[in-house]
Amino acid sequence: MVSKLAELGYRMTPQRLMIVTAVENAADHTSAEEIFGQVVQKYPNVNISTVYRTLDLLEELHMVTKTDLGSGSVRYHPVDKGHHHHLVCRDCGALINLDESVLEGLKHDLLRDYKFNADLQHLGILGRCERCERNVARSENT
Amino acid sequence: MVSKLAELGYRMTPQRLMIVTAVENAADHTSAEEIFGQVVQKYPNVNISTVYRTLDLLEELHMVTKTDLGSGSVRYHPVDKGHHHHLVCRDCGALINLDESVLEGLKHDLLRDYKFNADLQHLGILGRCERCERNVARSENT
DNA sequence: TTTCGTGCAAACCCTTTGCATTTGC
DNA sequence: GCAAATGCAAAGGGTTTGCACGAAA
Repeated sequence: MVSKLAELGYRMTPQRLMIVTAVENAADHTSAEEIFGQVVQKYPNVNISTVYRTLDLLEELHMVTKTDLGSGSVRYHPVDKGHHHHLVCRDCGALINLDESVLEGLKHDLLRDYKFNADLQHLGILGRCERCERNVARSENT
Repeated sequence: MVSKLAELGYRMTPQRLMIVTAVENAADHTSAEEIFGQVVQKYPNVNISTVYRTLDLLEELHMVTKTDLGSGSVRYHPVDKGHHHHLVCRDCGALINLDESVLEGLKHDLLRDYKFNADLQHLGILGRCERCERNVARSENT
C-alpha cells in the first residue's frame, strides 16, 4: 500500500507510513483506536485525527474497506486480504470471519426479488457464538 | 403496549403514553428523533432523554427491538408487528423491508457451518436500491 | 407519602473540522 | 517555496447520566 500511495503522488510522512503499516500488519480487521494505539507507542505525537484522515484516504483509494457494525464499532480491513464478513457475538464481542461464498445465494436472491444491489462486503451479522450460546443455555438451567 | 406497562406496575405518565402510542402508530420502524418530533408537537415540554429512556424500557421488556444499522442510525420496531429486516440504500437512505423468509437459508447455514446463532431480527443490509443503482449507471455513462 | 419518572444540563463516545504550523517534495 | 499533511482544540451528532424537582400511586 505504501508504494501505491507514493506512486499516486501522496506524500510519505512518517505518520502515514506507520499508520499504513499498522493497517497492513493488523489482524484482518482493526478500528481507528487500535491503529492509533499501535502507532503512538513508537511515535508518541501522532494525533488520532491523522489516523482517521489516513483511513479515510485509504478507503477512498479502495485500499481498505470500512464496515460500520453499529454501536460505535467501525472496522477497517485491507482489500487485498480478500473479502469476508463478520459474525459478531453480542455477548463476548468475538469476531468470526465468514467466507464470502456463504452469502452469495443471499445476494442473488436480493437482486432477483428486491432489485437491491447488496453490498455484502460491508456486512456484520449480530448473534451469539457457540461458546456464549452454551453459557446462556447453562445459566438458564440454573 | 400501554396496558401491558400498566399491568407490570409502571406508572402511566402522559409522556410515556404519548411515546408508546407514537411507537405503536409509527410505520414499522422509527428512530428516537422521529418519535420525539411527533410527541413534542402535542406536548412541547417532553425531553428527548425521556424518549430514550422509554424506548430502552420497551426494549428491556421485549416490546420493541432495537436495530443499530450503523452510521448513527438506530431503529426501533414493535415486536408484535412481526419480524423483518431492512435493506438500506447507501445513496438515498431508503429503507426496504425484507421478508424474514429470505434469510432463513442463511440462518440455517450459519448455524450448521459456523455454530453461530445469528440474530437476524437485527439485521440491516447496506447496498444500493434500484433507483439509485440506475442513477449511478447513468452518471457513469456521462 | 414515597417511590418513580421527568426535565435540564452536562458529559459521553467516536468522529470530523477549522485553522495555524510544519513538512515533504 | 508551495501545496499538502499534521497537531491541536473545538465542535459535532447521537445518546446517556446525575441530580433536584414533580407527579403517579
